[in-house]
Amino acid sequence: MIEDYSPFLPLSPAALHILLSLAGEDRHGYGIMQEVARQSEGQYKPGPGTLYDNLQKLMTQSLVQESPRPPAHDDPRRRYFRLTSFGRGVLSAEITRLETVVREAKACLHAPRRAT
Amino acid sequence: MIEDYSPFLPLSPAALHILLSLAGEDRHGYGIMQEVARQSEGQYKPGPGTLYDNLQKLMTQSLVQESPRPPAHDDPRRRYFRLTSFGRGVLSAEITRLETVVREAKACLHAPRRAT
DNA sequence: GACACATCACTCGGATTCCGATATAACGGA
DNA sequence: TCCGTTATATCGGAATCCGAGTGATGTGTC
Repeated sequence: MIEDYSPFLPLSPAALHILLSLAGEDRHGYGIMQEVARQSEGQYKPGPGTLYDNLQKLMTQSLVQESPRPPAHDDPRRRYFRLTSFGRGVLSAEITRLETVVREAKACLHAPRRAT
Repeated sequence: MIEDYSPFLPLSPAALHILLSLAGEDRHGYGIMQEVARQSEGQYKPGPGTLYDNLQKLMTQSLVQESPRPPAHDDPRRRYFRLTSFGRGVLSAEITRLETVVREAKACLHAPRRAT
């Protein structure tokens, strides 16, 4: 059965990177910031404002939920977040959409050339 | 020589689609809206507010400039916009960045699986 | 011990961006 | 004549972005 993810698309760059950072494993806020920086090779570093605004929105949309218990270790300060399966679907749909955009762009950027 | 496009990245979905719609040929405002809808297969339709806010910003950043004269035909109402070569560079950099994101995402979405 | 720096959480408020409703007007066809 | 499409553009409220700042603990280093 096919869900309709279109009301959630397109994802803002911030939301996309946050969801993506949670796709591999559950993370806490600070860990998300580090993972986003790592995945983008330091090109994109959202500040705490962007992070928590987005986490809050993503949680009310049920794309992300707070993980009940931390994994192995236990720094008591940490709060862990998890991508829901619905969130995974939205992320997947956005990636498919972006693939189309990239394909389209490569066609436009390579093929035609008029005046500069 | 290599320009540094990073201060302009990441592009918002609106800015990305507008630049992409201009990559193939010069277009007027209404035409941009149609082309964005076409390229996204109707998934994304920015309203006029988003369009003109973005065009204004893109012009002050010199990613886009107003085209002096329309192409062949001549509905006198139309204002044409053109992607600058700098804008083309930014778009190209963003597409490269998105390819990395897509690749990363496919790895994360396929490979690991823990709890659902 | 003192000091700096990384980790970790989160708020706040100003700036920016989004975006539909709305206004205006010319054109074409039924 | 009337309506839908083409076409440009503004307005203002809502949403979003985002760094500065606050506070606390841990981890070095001199």
